[in-house]
Amino acid sequence: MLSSACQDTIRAAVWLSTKPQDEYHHIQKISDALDLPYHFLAKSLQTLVHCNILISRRGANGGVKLAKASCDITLISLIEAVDGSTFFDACVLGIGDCEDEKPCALHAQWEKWRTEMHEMYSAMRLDEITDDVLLRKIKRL
Amino acid sequence: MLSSACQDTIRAAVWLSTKPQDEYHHIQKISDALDLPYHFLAKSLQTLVHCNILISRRGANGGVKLAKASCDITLISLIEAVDGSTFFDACVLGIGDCEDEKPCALHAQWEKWRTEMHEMYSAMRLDEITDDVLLRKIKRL
DNA sequence: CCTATTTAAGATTAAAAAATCTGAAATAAT
DNA sequence: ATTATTTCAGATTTTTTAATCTTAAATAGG
Repeated sequence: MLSSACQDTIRAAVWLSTKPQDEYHHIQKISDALDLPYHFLAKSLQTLVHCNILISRRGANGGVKLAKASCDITLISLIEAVDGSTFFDACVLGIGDCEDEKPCALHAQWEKWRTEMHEMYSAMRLDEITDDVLLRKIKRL
Repeated sequence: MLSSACQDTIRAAVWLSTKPQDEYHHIQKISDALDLPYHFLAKSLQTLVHCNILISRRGANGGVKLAKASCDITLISLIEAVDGSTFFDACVLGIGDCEDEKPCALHAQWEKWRTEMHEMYSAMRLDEITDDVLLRKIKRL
């Protein structure tokens, strides 16, 4: 469903959103906190830097931070940055050019879910997740 | 979302459900019709034989056929046979022991979808897909 | 009984995804 | 300036998944 790189990225973004926005944080610190492989996470986070979701700074006291307030970062922007939007286009039966005009047998059913998921991911913002985490004392970023 | 083996299997099952139930069909014929790799498909179909969804016969005039009427075969049985039920258990953020007591940040949202999908897959039967295919002249099995 | 045919099963290879490594470039602090 | 730190970028390795190959076993038909 989501690639492991994408899962890592989301967890890292949620973690960052629980910190003051203007602080830089070492990727090493994030990977330690979330128990994720450093180099693999670093690469995914670079992608977010390129998409202007994160800002990075090299060198001593460098690190990464959110480029905007967490209420302005949608989940869909993270997912599409890392995994692309193939899931939201791709046929559930793997048929290359399955489309509305030439649908596969499951096309209609899936179209509905895909739209729902896309809407939900688009509506979901980092700050909501953070609030949820703080309120319900969820420790699993 | 679904492995390619699972996609192949579903397509093959739908194809078989458009044929008389008592006829054996060569796996080669199915893989030709659906343009799928023969050996890869054969292996997935073997899994269905073990799960009593298909019956196979070796030798001349052998092949595979549905073990029961297509109205008695649910989509979920195909999916779980080939891919297992990990998708319906696994955490969307990939956290090993994410559960109701120790949920991840997206747990609640996902629980809803997972349940919906599971219900939909459980409710969806091969004959419905076939009818859909015949009615709407969908040529993409 | 013999042969052509076809699935069964496991081994092998290829491709894709995930994870790691290495060296370079940038930055802050001394 | 020099040094320690830390991201950047691309190469490499490992693991997983997908695809193929090979041999055996079973079956129908002559």
